[in-house]
Amino acid sequence: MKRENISDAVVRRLPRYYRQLSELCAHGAERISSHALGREMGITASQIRQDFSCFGEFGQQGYGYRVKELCEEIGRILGLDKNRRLVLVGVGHLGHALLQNFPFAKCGFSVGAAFDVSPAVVGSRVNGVTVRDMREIDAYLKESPADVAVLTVPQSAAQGVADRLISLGVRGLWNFTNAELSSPEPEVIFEDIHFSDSLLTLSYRLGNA
Amino acid sequence: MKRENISDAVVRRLPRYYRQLSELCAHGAERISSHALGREMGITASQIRQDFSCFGEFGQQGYGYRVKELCEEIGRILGLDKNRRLVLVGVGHLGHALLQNFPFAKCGFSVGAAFDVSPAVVGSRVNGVTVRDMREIDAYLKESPADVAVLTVPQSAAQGVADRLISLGVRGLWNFTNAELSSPEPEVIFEDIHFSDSLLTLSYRLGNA
DNA sequence: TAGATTGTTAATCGATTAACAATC
DNA sequence: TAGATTGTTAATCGATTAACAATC
Repeated sequence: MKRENISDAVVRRLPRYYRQLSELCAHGAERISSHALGREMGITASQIRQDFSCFGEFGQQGYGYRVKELCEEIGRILGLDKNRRLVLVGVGHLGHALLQNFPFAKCGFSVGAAFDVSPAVVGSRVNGVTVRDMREIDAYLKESPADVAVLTVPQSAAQGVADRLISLGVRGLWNFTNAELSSPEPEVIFEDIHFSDSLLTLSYRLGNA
Repeated sequence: MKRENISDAVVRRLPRYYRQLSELCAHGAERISSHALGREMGITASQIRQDFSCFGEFGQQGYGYRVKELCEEIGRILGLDKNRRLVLVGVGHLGHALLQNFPFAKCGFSVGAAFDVSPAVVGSRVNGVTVRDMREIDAYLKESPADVAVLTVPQSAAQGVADRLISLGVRGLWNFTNAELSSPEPEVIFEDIHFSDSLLTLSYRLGNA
């Protein structure tokens, strides 16, 4: 395993590879060549071989890649087998939607609990997850630490809640607020989903029509 | 205006610039140097000057950039002043959350209507937007064309709905499903928000702890 | 064996950073 | 004027693509 040299550009492509290979697998494909995969994904065969070569040798010359094996390996690299623990903070419309729809388990996460400040939702259960009072979060996380927190709070509360979560041992923040978060702790990882940024780039690319 | 040479990498940064400059503006800042902005955003001053220089001359030597003017110009480049029309298709939890929370107007879009197949939601109003029956979408879009559609349908329906929307004149698809969409029409623009991909990269970066 | 396809090295391309003359 | 800071050119860095020997 020479995972050290997986660049950010490659890491961003891994989930797409995983997705495509899973589908091929589900359709019963046993092998695939870099050319065929490239055609399906709109990527050059060269790039695919370059990408895959940076974590071992899954191809066979003259044959291609064994789909199942490669798919599973990429899953392992992404940490799907780690079964990490996660909490969701902020059960508004978006938090609620994620609890209801999002396949956390398929991504290797189990949702321990959700938290909110509003008495209107505290105490309810959403898709099997109990919504707890935000005041209980310290006690809860000391008892059952979580690797990652989903941040679906109002933007104005985001940094404060993030700081608190980090002080309680959370190392990864999946940030859905439009805030630009940061932490003095260098090992904390922020992954942002900035809806507005995304829509604005779409707006730009629509051009001046 | 030499907007031709704005590369994709720069375009992806524009919304962040816009966000940061808006905040500076709100705090009453009149000018900012590339160094100061770079420090705030974790970007080199060189890159900022390089980026800004590709759309005109907003800086003044020895002084810096006029915040308000620059902010407004970036807003125009992103098309915030275009007031484009948009429809949302699929009023499940996520679609509902977007209708409720997302500041479409601030991004330069006005939401014409929402569509769903479920009688349970058809006819309701969400945050001022009427939810119509999916069967009415052809007639509706012929009457009131939309530039962009938000795709918050189940993954299995995504490509079919996308094709239909494109045939009705939609040119931009803001895709929240985990599907990889495509269209034979080359001018159609897809902007994906792939939640799973995002969480998986976070998972990867958490490392092997 | 002949054909296909990998893994890897080298070449190209593009994006980021550094440097600096121009000038406010 | 002296100091600050831009816009732009040149240098560096990294990522993508092309080429090809190795080999199944």
